[in-house]
Amino acid sequence: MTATDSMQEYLAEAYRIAYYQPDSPYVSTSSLAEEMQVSAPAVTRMVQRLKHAGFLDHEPYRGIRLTEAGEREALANIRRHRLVERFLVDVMGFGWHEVHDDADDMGLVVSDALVDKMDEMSGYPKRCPHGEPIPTADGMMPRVIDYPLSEVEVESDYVISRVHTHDPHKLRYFSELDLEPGKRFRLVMRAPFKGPLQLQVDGQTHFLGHELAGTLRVCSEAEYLLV
Amino acid sequence: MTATDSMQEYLAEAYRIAYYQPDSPYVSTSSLAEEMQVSAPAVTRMVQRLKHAGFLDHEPYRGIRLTEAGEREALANIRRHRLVERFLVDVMGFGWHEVHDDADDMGLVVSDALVDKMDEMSGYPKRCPHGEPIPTADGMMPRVIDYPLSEVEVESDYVISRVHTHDPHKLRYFSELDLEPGKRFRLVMRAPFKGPLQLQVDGQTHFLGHELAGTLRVCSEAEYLLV
DNA sequence: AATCCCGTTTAGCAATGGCTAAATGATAAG
DNA sequence: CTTATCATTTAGCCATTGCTAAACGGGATT
Repeated sequence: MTATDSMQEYLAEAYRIAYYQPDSPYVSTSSLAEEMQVSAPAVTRMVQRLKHAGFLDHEPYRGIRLTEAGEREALANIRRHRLVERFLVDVMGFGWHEVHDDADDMGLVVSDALVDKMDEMSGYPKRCPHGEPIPTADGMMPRVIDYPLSEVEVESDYVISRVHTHDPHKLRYFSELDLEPGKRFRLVMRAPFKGPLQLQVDGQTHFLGHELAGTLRVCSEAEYLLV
Repeated sequence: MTATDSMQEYLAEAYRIAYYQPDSPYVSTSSLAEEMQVSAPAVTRMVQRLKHAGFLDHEPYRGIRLTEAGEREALANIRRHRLVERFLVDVMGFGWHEVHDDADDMGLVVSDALVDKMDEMSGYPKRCPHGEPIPTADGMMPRVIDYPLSEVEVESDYVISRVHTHDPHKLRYFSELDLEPGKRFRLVMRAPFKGPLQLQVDGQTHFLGHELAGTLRVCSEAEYLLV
């Protein structure tokens, strides 16, 4: 059975959600509904179709888990999406805050040959502009190692690993501060009670609010290079 | 009213058909059905929807004619499609026989910003790889001047203007013979009774069958440069 | 002028993928 | 242990876009 565009999007989103909660393999239908901006019943019915097509297992009222076939579809889609993003940013010169919608749409239509070419022209990148790992052509997803900025020790040096938002304004602000994946910085201080964080980037001091900082995941330089 | 993807494809195809028959502004539903590989009733109903939305006029049993709004939609889609083709060939290095499907799909999804960037990176081309003119950003379609190779005088020099096929095998063969839009050649001879044509290209002699030659449209170098 | 043929249109069906409203299940609170 | 709450699922609706079969119209043939 071949997955429709919609099916691919559901599968890819389910994979992304599961990737961000490594503890539990089950993904709730409501989290899918929220991420996909779609009603809960729409998710339930699509889940049933996907189950029928063999892309996932569904424990009613519990959640879903992708099958091997489902992961394959998801990873193929995620790879296309992230390579398109990389291409739009690196080769075509767009800012990372501008490319999400185009990458979303193009990820559903570009052929394998086109994706391979984009991969080549982007220099075979390991991560998308947001720092998320790019699945390999044979369907392996690297497991990144990183931590929420809100939980790591202060007075230490880190590297930005992933920026977990698609909000163009936040992304634009991050690039103004030069806070992009791979960037080294020092966490100087974190104020209590959801207070601001103080960062040192290239000798510049920046303050980030608690919420904004929550979208950043960081790691050591060595961990970053494992990709 | 906004046109769906499907609507845009119908409108664009109707425009292309009308462009190739400059004598009559009416496009038959059957020609649309054939070009779009779709049943006749599917066309009739879509035509009704498009008429209702104000994109075309429909004389039942006669044919259709795009309104101004319909032409706008069609030209926007055609521009996207042809610029994507140009980009895939010129910037990404694909052969013109490989890009049709990707360009078709991408033409429906790429944003204005992305198309503009592709336009820039391709050097603001005037024609797509098949020689078809690219509508301007403000919706003007250049009218090319050219003639079927089967009707022009022999023992004269011409330039390839347009290659009217999407068949990858024919396109590949043409590029092997170096017969691409803009190429100069001499029509040496044309045998009667749908016989073969003899061409001189860069000092090389080539013979083309009647049917294959029928997909070529040619003009003088001066006419070609008018675009 | 009557008829036939072919292109066109109408009628009715199916799949996809949204939605809201109502029913139901699991779990937490009293 | 019962009940209240909230997530989830079921039921039923709609639009889009394809299809086939059948009706229909207009121009060419007899």
